[in-house]
Amino acid sequence: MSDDKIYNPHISVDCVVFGFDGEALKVLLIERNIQEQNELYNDKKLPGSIIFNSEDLDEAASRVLTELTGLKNIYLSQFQSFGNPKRTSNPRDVLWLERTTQLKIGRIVTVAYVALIKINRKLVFNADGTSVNWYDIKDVAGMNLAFDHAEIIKKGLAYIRHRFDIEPNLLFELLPRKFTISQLRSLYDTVHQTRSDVRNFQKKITQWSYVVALDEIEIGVPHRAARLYKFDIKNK
Amino acid sequence: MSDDKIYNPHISVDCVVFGFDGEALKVLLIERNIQEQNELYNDKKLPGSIIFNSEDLDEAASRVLTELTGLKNIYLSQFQSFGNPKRTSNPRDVLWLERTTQLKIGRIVTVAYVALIKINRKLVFNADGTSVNWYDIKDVAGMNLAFDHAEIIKKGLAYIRHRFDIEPNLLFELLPRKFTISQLRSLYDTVHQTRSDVRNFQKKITQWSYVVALDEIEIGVPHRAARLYKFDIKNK
DNA sequence: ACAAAAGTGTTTGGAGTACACCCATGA
DNA sequence: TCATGGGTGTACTCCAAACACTTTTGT
Repeated sequence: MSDDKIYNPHISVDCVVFGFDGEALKVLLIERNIQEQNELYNDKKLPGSIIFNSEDLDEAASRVLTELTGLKNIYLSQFQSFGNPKRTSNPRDVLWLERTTQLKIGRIVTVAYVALIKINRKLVFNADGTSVNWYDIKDVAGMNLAFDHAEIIKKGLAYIRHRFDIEPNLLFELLPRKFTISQLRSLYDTVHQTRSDVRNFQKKITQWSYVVALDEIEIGVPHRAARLYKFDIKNK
Repeated sequence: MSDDKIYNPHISVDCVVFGFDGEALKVLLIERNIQEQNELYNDKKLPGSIIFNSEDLDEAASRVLTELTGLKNIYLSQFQSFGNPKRTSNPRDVLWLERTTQLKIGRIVTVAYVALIKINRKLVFNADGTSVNWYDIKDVAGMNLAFDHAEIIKKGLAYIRHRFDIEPNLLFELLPRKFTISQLRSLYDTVHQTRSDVRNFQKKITQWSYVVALDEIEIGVPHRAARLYKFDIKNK
């Protein structure tokens, strides 16, 4: 009897998946529709799963993302674990879990990850019938979220902002493969909550050796077309 | 039947406790002596514990430290969870756990914390008979450590170094209440693995408004006595 | 021709780094 | 008086920030 597909109902992983649509930071959330007595209850939750017994934590997070999006090689980073005993005290959440997992659920400690994906990739959301959507970070505060997912998103956002600070490389996980300096600046300003000066920003970027100019420009824009760049990690 | 004192044998916390003796960074480790067949096996482990069912993770870590040192109000910060299924695969570790906890032990995910304490405080180590000691960070690599504790210490060290960078306040958790600028510089250089210029360091410190000079100087030193300073968070 | 965004240099202030000598104290 | 660490100032470099006009292209 192998542990391979046996769930461990004490530990889960949850992923705060960020994307950037050119304007705002977005998070991937899964819609939950719960039939209760004679009402339909509706809220949102983070993509996540309890772990398999044979699985390392990173593997479990990676599995969640692959199952959800069909993508491999997504940037993933563990940032915090949440274990307040009350986080699974809402009967609605426990019932829902027991129904979905077919397991008796007690207390669950969750290990939270952030993930970064290019929002333009056409995603195959395999969350069997339930709907998965991008939501603006700014709207999340006012939303109905399962478990302690509101807190997890808040912490995940703070974490990834800080990571971008010390590892600006990560910005390129959110941009299309070919991008303009304006797009990069817009993303940079969104995550840093700043409004950079155009000239100073150009100067900064030319010092990032891994941002390389292409012999291409934008097409189909109603104004002067901008030069396209790519990210090349090989350039140190 | 309350959950209060019921252990949850699936999740543990481990604390990487740092101290500074004026020369080097030290970690607190607990010695383990295991009688095996006709040999006595000896190694070291981090202070830690499986959690109670009623406990939040931070509470559990805090409990571990209070039980171990008798101190309250220790700086504590969760930094990473470790859940490789193989981390509890050494039969020696499992046996030891089952003997100490009187519970059937399977896979355990551990949530790791770093703690900072003033090494000069005379500590009451209550680890019933087993010996608890400070070890130089540099010597840890060559030591025999239980579970994956070698890895946890390495990650904890990297984490806290980074935290010191962005929150220099934390340095004062490791210094005596009254300290000299040399002591501070020595700690700073140990943490940053640098060798600061004395004059430039003084200049830097005078800009840290929360380091305030006292009307006192060192006593009993065989050379010119240095001025003493204290850390005062109230000064912004 | 006009609307809309692209692209481009110079100046200034603050922070970090390099560097050497005299001072106070105890033994 | 000597050995040991304490304490102090100046000059240079580099990076971040402020700031405005011309160019290109589609409509």
